[in-house]
Amino acid sequence: MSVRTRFAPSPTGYLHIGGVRTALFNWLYARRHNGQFVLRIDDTDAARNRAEAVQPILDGFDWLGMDWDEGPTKDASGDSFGPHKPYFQSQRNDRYVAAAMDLIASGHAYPDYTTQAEQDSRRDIAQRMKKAYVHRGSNRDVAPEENLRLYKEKPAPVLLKVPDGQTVAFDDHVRGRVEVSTDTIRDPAILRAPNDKGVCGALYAFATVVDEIDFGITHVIRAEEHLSNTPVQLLIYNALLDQAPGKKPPEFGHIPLVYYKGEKMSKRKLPPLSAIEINALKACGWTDDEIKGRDDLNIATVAYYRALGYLPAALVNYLLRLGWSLNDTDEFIPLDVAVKNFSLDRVTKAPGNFDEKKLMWLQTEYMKLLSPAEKLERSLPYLRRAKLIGDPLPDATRELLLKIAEASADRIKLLSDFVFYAAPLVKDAIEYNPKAVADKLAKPGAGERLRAYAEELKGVEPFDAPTLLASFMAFATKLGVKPKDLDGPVRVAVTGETTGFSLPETLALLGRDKVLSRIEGSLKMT
RNA sequence: GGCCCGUUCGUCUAGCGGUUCAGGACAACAGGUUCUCAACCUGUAAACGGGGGUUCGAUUCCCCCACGGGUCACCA
Repeated sequence: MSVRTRFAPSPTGYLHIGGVRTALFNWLYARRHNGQFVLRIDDTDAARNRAEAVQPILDGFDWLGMDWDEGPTKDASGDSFGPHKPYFQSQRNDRYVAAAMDLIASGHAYPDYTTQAEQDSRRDIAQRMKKAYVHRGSNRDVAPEENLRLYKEKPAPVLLKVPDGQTVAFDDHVRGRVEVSTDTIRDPAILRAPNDKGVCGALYAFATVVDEIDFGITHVIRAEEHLSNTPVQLLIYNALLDQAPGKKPPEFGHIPLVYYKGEKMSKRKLPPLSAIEINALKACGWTDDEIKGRDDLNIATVAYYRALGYLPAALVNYLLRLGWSLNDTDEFIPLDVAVKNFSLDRVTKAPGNFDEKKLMWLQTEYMKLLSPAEKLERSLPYLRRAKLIGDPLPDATRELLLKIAEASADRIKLLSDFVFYAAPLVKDAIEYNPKAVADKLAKPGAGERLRAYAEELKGVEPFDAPTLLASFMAFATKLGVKPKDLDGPVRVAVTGETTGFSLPETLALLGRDKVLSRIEGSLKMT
């Protein structure tokens, strides 16, 4: 039988990094075994706008290159594709209700008429006796036909009848054997009491199990928080599969949670956007309002990495290594290697802390693999948004940008960095960074040096990088200053910043006229 | 509180009873290189939660404790 895995996000409006890792493990496992990866939308309590909440999730997967074989269509219209469609739980409730009715009929489930007050008092008593309250509902021992009749007459929450005195056991692919006594498991609700429209909605645990069976899922790989739910679900599987000889529950693999600084990655604890990040976004054309209006721009979401120009391959590699290892040395693991080697038994058991520094290191490693032309191609959307270029890109501009990409080399770590290096050369009027001006221009002697160097530049021939470098070094020696003390003022004068790629390259790309006029213009700031 | 899961350098991890005074990577630190900044090169420091067993021998197996986490809904 072919391997079928699944990822089932609930529509929250953004794609969480932890979810991506879970999905990635599912995706890799399916691809590794030539199976299928199914996407399902868990929206059983769907109140919010579905398209709006689903779209960012599908976009995220699309961007990451994690394709799904069955599931919602990419346009998030609510349509699905695949042999078991629809793949939205909100569209499958009739199926869940029917399955629950079958369970009542076969004596595996029953309606519970226990009042809330009664349950509360039982819980109190149990608590006073320092024992866990394990709920068993009112009609547990009533005959199936009678329960069915009563339920039709007076619908109520439907509970699964958990067998007494048994042990539920399963072999988890990452945790090994897990055993739990059924005496510690309450009879779980599988169907809600009717709502104001008379609909009895399925509860998560039940809907999942019904779907897993209907969709033919063979391996459920999910976060560790579901480990405790698994015995309950296994009981539901057993009840549902009782009448289906030959069918068996899927296998499970519970992967550890992703932490940040020792705690769960909850929105509350995440760092706000740094000044550097905000500046980068603004340089790329974002307005303050746009940035403030996006509460999904933080290190826990895919949108954040996309906005700043991380490469999907780097994010995927990082997430893969957080909780999984190939061997004792490899950190850089391209997707094709991962697909060939992924296995659940090399998944770690302990939670892992998200480390943005290590992700950044991988990002630079993946960036180094890109040729200048590829870097340019991928940075185009960022340059456009920054209004540095228009849509039909003139050949001359493209050529200049390509040279900038070459000169910038490994300095471009994020695609959005391209904007920083290109701006001074592409824009007609440059912006002077106040701090750069204060540090390099508004210093004694800077003005004289600039004036003298401008004179020197007039005679440099040809005006190209090698010649400029030779002349620059010779001139610094002649002035009796360290090269960096000449580099500083000149660089700020012509780019507005203290950092950038090689100064001779910068001057050459700018051309003598612009260089001289910018130096001239900067003298008033010295 | 009941049940379940986990615990190796600051962080991610390797280790599946001896060949390990515990290996790699990121970060840190110190040097080198360089026209700024990156990149690059070299080096340094840094860990088996505690206690009992089992064994000739435990980071590795078992038990207890401590700590951390998950879960106990008509949420997903």
